[in-house]
Amino acid sequence: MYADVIMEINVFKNKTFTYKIPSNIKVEIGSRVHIPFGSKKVNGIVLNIKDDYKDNIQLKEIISLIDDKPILNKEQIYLIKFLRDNYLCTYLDAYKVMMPTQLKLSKNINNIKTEKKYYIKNIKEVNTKAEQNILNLFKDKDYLKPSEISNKKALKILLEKDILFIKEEEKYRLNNNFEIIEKIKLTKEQQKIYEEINYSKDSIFLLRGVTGSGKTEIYMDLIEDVLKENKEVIVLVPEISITTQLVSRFKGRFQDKVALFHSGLSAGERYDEWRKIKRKEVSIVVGARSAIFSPFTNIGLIIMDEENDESYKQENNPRYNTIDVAIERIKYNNAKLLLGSATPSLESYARAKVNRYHLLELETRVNNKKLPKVEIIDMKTEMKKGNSIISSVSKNYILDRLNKKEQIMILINRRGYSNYVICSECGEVIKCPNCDISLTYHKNNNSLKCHYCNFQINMPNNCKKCNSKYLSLKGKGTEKIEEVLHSIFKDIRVIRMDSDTTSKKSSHEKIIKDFNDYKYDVLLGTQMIAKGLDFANVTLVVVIDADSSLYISDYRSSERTFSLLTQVSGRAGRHDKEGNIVIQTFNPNHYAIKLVENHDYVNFYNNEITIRKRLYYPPFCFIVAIRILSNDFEKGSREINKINNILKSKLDEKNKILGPTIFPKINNIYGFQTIIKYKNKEPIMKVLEEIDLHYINSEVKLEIDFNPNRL
DNA sequence: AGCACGCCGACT
DNA sequence: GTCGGCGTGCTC
Repeated sequence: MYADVIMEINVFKNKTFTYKIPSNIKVEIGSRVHIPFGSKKVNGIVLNIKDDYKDNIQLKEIISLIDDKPILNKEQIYLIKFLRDNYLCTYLDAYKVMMPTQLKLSKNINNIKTEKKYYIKNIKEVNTKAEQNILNLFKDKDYLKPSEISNKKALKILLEKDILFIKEEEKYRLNNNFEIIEKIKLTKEQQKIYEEINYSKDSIFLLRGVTGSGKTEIYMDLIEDVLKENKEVIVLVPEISITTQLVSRFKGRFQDKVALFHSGLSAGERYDEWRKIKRKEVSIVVGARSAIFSPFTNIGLIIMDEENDESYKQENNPRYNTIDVAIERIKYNNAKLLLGSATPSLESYARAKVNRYHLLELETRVNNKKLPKVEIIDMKTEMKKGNSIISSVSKNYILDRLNKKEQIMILINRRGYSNYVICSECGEVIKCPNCDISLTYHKNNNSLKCHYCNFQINMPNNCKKCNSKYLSLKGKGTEKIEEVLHSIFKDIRVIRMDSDTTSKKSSHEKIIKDFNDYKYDVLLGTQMIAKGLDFANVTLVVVIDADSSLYISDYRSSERTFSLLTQVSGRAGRHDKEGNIVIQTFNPNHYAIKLVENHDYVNFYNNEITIRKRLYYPPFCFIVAIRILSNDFEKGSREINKINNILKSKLDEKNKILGPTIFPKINNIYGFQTIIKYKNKEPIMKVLEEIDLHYINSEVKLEIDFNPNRL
């Protein structure tokens, strides 16, 4: 018997090495094994076992097994192969994305937290009252923690008498109790969707439900049914919306059946949550993207909330698309996949329209609450009136809400004070020394920051080029808006939420809690405030520079703009009070902005899909980006041209090859990109695999990115 | 990636 | 005669 093994040496890209299995060792697929490799001995994972081996190479033997059971199950091995074959990553990259960092291939980091517990061993007569007091504490408990026993002297005697004994037990780091939330009866509309999903034979569902239509309640009832069948559930949410709000809803309803996964957890906390899943102590996972790899073995349902969110695409190896992995897993487990969103991605809605997904639509909010009234303000005319930042309409609404003691959310999709600094005399813009990007002024510490490489300097007094002291601050970000709000509205209480104010571990939660407790009138932030938040007292949302995301030259910029504006509009008037939305823009007639007015997703889709078809973009084709990164401009440029020539010679003209284009320099690295628009994946994979091999030991870095978020 | 092997210049 | 420079190529 022979085993194909992968090991922790990344350069072998997609290569496995074959070893003889000695008859006295029970090697299985997924086992960790100790093997000789060159002059060293290393650890590997068995990916495949076979009966014969045809090559002439003298094979070495596996030395030993590392664990008594395989560390990966069959499905995980299947997923590793799937990731490698579809995204051209290495087996090792695929292994790493599935395992907590604690379980490296070559070494186990023993990061298990323990606690001491006291148990009763024998019941015997005791001599003192103090000793009896301790024993009394065991009345309704199996064990006591050291902190629960105050009389250490009596404790010592009980231990010596062999009445009590101490045990060191594993302890999970995250074990907060959540207030129990009772099931809410579904509305007629929700019930209809719930039943359709439950009784349908289809396996993939797309639920388009307007903001506030109560998708989460439907999810929870579906989950309850899956749990009754003793099956498991993965709930995926965008990274940003794993706020206490959402987590407490799930934990509140399902208590300790829920494990939690997101990037805010420490490595140890992650490892604990992972072990809860592996040991089947939980049956629900709520998490961001990587939770799709949870080691459940009997999945009944996968839910992807806000399915169009960009964070479902991983931006480093393996560059997987969570929907693709979810589809593989539901096929493997014979389970169902539910995609939910107020604004589905064009790709998903198009698939639903041709019945590849089962389409379900919820057009009304829970209990027929009205969708908020949206007003689009043309800032060109406001500018003439002298209102360059806050329009007169917004001003009146804000005053009204302050008087009524209702709350306001303000979105501006840019942090800092002003996004570039220009010399008024010579026109020089201050740029990052490491990037081809202008620096952003941050007023709180009077500094200039690069939002790409985190370079930071103090704000200079003079222009570096002409020494003039007339440096002018252009553009606006969250800090500037905060200042303007304070200057217009006396005593207004503003809390700012952007990546500058949320860098500390639980600052995110604290801001949300403080705003919810009405310690502030205004929550001002970047797009991180647009998703999933639910504040009963918010009745006004103002969007500043709504068109800022439109001007990025990317075929998805309209989709992103429409989606962001629709999402943020959904934050107002979710409970008893009606809401208003003000969208300030210099481009009021653009369809991606105009159609937000009537919350008109279907019309937006129809508009956008015609454009995609005309310009030949997804969902009418697939896109793969091929990038070369190098600190040497000439070398990078030479390599991307070489790649372009290979592509042109090996692919027929049905495949549209566009490029190369040059990226602005980031962190002293030059980037070059060619994209291919294609329909048939096979010839593309063949040529890309070949190209990939050329760059294993190369001075320049090659990236292959299927379905990239940005072009 | 490591690490051996290997083929030339400098040195006690 | 030998020590060591790092170029090349292999690792089941």
